[in-house]
Amino acid sequence: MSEYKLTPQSEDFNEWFNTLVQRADLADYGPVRGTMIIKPYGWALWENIQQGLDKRFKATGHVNAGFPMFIPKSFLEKEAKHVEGFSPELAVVTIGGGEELAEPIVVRPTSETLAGHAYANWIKSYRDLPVLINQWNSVVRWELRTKLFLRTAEFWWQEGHTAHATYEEAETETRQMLDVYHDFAVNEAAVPVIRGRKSNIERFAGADQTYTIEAMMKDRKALQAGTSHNLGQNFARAFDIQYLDRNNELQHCWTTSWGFSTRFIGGMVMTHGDDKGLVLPPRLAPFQVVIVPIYKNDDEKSQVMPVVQRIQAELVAADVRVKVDNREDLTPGFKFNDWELRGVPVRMEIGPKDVSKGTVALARRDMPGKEGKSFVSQAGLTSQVQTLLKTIQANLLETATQFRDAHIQDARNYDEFKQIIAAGEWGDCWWAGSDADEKRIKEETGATTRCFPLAQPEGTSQCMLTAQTANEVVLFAKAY
RNA sequence: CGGGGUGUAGCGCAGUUGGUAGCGCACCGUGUUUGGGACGCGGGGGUCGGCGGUUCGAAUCCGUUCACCCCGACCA
Repeated sequence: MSEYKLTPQSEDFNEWFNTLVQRADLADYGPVRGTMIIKPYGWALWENIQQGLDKRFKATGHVNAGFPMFIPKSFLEKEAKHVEGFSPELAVVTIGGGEELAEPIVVRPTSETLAGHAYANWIKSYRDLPVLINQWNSVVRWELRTKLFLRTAEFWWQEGHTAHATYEEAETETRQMLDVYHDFAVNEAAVPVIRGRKSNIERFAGADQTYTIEAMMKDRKALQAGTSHNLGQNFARAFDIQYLDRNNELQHCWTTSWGFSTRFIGGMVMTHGDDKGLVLPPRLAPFQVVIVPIYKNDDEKSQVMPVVQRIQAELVAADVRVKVDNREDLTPGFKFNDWELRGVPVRMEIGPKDVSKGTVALARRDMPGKEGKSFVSQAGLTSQVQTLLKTIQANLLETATQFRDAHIQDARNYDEFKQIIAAGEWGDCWWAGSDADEKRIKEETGATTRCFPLAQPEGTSQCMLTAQTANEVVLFAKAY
């Protein structure tokens, strides 16, 4: 009945998200303020994300390692901007084994400093370069305002840390990993993202250059979905990461770092989800197909279940992730709604009528109601399902891309800009403003620069704010 | 840290002028049901967020504290 229904997105997007994340069994609140328990269904989704990214990291020559979660506090202080950026949100351990520690230990908020320390020891020669290491872990940032998946005191992610002989190599690496994130987001998660460069103000603490992939949520707010930093020689200088080049001259390395977190799960929820619940992209969904067997009595059950099991086995053999919902005492109708809430891309109903006719009913999650429901033959079912999963995957990307593009508007002057932002849209504008101008716009409109897209239009034009000649276009939006 | 809100069963809530705690869902048992959120009957479950006070008596009144949620300043 009504208590089953989610708050509609249009009524209260935030409420929709909070209740959905919990009801769909993605996550729950932890006992410590701002912490999150990722439940098995949510973690299964994260595992699929990890696999999709990890194989891309390996394919580009990276290896995984594990660094400690404890960092000497002094390490953070070695890079001036880094400590300035992170000190407000550090969790610090001062007691160990009942004794006051000689030096406080920081629970890692990110591991640039640990990598810097280790790489300084490991790298002696140009022959040791490049170092291409990634790690999967969790990090802690003492956030003031938290929200499940999007901003929690602890979150899970991967952080890549690389060291190179030249600026060009480091820049190539930084851009390559941005492309990896882009490829993953678009092709695995069906989340369209815009690659771009962050402004001075939005840049990572300690980086020379920060690149980002930005996604638009269904409430049209922007979400930074992954970042890649060219750290220049900032950390190499702070930690003495040096190598002897071919000419026997001592050189500082050029380092990078890049990260992609469980925040992205929230991004997927807010990109594809609807008023019935999650809509998961087939390539990442823990279950791609759920089979709901339908029967009224033991006689019908004994006819239906062998067919269910045969089809299940065929799908499993074809590497389709399939779940049979054989819970007793729940009506099929309840199960339909339940799996829609959890975002399973395809539902297959198999009942007595299907057994006698040699058919099944297929319903696609991305098309609610009768429109998305069809009755198909059991012959060649596996390949039909595989085709349908691909169709759904493509449709999600197409729908999300159209939605995003429909809500990015050109702003030629500040009046136009203010209207666009007030209407909740993204502003696409020529920009030659200063850091101070950027801050002013944030104060006046609530919008921040999301990125200077890598794909820039030709030529120059007038800055939206200052009317000076602008060489670049920037995207402004309200963001998470 | 500023503003607003909420704390009563796992979840959502009610609880009147203070009188010793209830409803729906969920859960357990049982029977009938089952192609879009089934129903009957029978059950179990609560230091009313914590502490202190007023009172013969506090979920209710007073004080204090804590937690969480929402809105602002900072952030993946």
